Amino acid sequence: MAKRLVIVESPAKAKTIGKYLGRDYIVEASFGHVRDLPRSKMGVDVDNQFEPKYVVPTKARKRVTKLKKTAKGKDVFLAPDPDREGEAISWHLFELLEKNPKSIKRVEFHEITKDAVRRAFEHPREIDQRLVNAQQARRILDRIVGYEISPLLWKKVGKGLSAGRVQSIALRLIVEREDEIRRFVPKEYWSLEAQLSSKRPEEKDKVFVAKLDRVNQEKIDLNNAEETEKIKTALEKSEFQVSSIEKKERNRKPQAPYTTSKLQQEAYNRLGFPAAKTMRIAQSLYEGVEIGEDAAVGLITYMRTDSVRVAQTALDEVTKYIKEHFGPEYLPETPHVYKSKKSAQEAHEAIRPTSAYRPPEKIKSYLSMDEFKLYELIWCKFVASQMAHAKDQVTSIEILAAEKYIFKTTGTINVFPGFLKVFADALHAKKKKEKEEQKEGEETHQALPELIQGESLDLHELISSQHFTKPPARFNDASLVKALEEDGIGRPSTYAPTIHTLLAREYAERQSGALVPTDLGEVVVKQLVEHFPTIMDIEFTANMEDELDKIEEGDVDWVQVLKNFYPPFHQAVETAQVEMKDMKQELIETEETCEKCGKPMVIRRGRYGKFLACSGFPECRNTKPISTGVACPQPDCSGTLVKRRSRRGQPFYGCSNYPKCTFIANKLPKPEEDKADQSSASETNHDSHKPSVNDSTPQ
DNA sequence: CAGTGAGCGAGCTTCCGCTTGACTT
Repeated sequence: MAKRLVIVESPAKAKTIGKYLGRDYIVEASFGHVRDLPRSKMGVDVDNQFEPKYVVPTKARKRVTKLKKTAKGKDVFLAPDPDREGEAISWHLFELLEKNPKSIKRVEFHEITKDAVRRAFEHPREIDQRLVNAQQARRILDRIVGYEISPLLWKKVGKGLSAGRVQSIALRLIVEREDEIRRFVPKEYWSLEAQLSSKRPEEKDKVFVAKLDRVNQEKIDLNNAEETEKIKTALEKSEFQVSSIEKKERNRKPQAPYTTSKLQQEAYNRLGFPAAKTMRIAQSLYEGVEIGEDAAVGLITYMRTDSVRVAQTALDEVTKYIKEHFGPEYLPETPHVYKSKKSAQEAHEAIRPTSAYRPPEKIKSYLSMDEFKLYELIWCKFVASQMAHAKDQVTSIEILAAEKYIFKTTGTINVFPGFLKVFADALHAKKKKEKEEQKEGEETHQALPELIQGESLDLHELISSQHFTKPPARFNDASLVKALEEDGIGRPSTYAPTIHTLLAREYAERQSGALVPTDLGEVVVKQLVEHFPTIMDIEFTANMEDELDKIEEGDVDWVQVLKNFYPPFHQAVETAQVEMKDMKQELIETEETCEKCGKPMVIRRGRYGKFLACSGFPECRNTKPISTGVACPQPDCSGTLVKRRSRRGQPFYGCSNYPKCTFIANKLPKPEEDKADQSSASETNHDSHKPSVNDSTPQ
C-alpha cells in the first residue's frame, strides 16, 4: 500500500509521473483549480482587507472528496505547475486537505522528465505564500473589474453583456482596427520594371526583371501615370548597363520551437485552424494516441506554454536524430539556445514532439488528417530549431539607364539547405505539385544569369503598373492572439476562450475568418473607453504585472495593491452609473419621414444592429432598414441597397424596393464610376484579410 | 430572406485562469 500521494493538475501528467515514480506513489489529478470565488456573487469584502470567500465549485466537489479520502494518513506532495497559478492551486489544496495527511509538501519541476521529477522529490519545500498572494491579487482584481462593470452594461446597454480586463482590450483592438480601415484613404503609386537579358549568347535566354529604384542617387516615388510614363518614354530607347554586382553570403536561422501563441498563429495561417480547433487537436496529441500495438503514447509535450525551453534529454535525442537522418553537417556547432519572452512564466517546456524519432510520416496512419497536419508543424519546427543555418548566396545587381536611372534586382541561390531540409522533405512527402507557400517565411527567389560588371543589356520590355496602398487588415485569430501576447494580455490557456467570448456576446462576428466588430461591440467599447480609460488602456495589464512581481518579491503587500486600485476604480463605476448614456433608450434623429404616418423616423438599436423606426411608436409600428446609400444596380430600379440578414444570420444586401425588385448580393457592389480603367488597377484595397478559414469547423 | 423597439419588472446575466469530463436521453 503506497504511503505517498502526489497531486498534479492534469490526468495525462499524472500518468507520466506515475510511471517515473513507481509503485510507492499514488498520483492523482486536481483537474485545475479546486477552489474559486463564487460564481453567483462578488465574493470579495472590499471593506475588510478584500477578504475573498472561496468555495469549491460543484464541478470540483467529487474530485476534492476523492483527494481528501486518498490523502488520509499519507505524505502528500503538491506538484502543480511551478508558477503563480500552480502555487495557488497548491495552496487551495493545502487548505482543503490540511487535516487529513501525515505531511504536506510542495514539489516543483519545469519539465516532465525522469530526472527532473526525481530531483524535485529530493528537494520538497513549503508553499510560497508570496506567489499565492500575487495570484489572489490578480484573481480579485479581475473579479472586481468584471463583476462591477458588467452589471453597468446590463443597465445601460443590454442584458447578458460582459466586460473584463482581457476581453475588453481584445474588443478594443478589433474596434479600433475597424475605425482605421474606415478612415483609410488609398494612395496611388506606380512601379516601373524592366525585363532585361544579357547580350552574350550563353546567357542570353535568361530574362530577368529589375525594378526602378533611384534617380540621381535619390529614392524615387512614382505617384501617378504621367510621371511614370514620362520616365518610361525617356528610357525606351536608352542603354541599360550593369553598374554594380555584389555577392554576399547570407545565413538564415531556424526559429524557436512553438509556444501556444506561435502555434495558434501558424496553425491559423498555414492550416486555417481557428485557435480553438488548434487547441482541441493539440490536446488529443498530448493525451495520447494509440500507435501500433502499444498503449496510447503522448505525442507532444504540454500545449499551454509561454516558454521555448527544451529539456536536455530532448536536445540530446534530436541532435542524434539529425546526425543520423541528415548527416553531421546538418548540426550547428553548438546547440541553438532560444530566449523566451521576458514576461514568460516558464512553467513548461516549449511544445515539441515527445520523441524526435516519431517523424510525421511514420505515424501518419494512426492520426486523423487534422492531427497529422498539426503534429507535422510541431515536429518540423522542433527538429529544424536544432539544425544548422541555411546558407544563401545573394547577388545584388544595379543597372544604370540614361545616365541617371538606377534599376535594382537581387537573385538568391541556396547553397546549403540546413534546417530548410526538414520543411522541404515534408513538402516533398506530400508530393504537392501546386505551388505551396514555403514554410519559415521564404519568399520566392529569382535566379539571375551570370552578369559582368559594365556589360550592356538588351531591354525587352518596360512595364509600368499602378498600385494602391492598402488599409490594415482586420484581425483574425492569428493576428489577434499575436497582438494580445505581445502586450502581455491573457495567458496561453485563455487566448482561444477570449475570442469565443467576443463572438458569444455578439461583440464581433467572423466574416470569412476576419473578426469584425458589431454595432454592439462598437457601442460597448465607446462607453468603456469614455468611462474607464485606465482599464481600457493597453498598458493596464503590464502595470498590474509589475505590481504582481513586487508582491512575489515580497516588496509589496498584496492587499495594499488592491487598496490602491479600488477607490478610483469604484468611483469611476459610480460616476458611470449616473453619467453613462442609456444606450437602450438611445434614439438618433434622422431626416427621413415615415411613409405611413408622416412622422420623422429615428434610428434604434436592436438585436440585429441599427434600423429605422417610426417615432410614433407604438401607434405606428413601421420599420425599415437603413440604406447603404448605394443605388440598386438593376436597370429601371430607383431603389437603394439595404443590409439585411437571413434567418440563419448571414448578412446580405437586397433592394429597398423588395418585393417589386428582387436584386440580391452577398457583397456591396462598388458604386458606378466614370473611369473605365478600374480593371487595370492591379490591387484592390478591401477584403485584404487573409487567408480564408475552413467554414467546416463548428464553433 | 423581409425581423428588430416600452411599459409591469421576478430573477437572471458577468470576470480570468487552471483543467477536462458527462446530471441523463
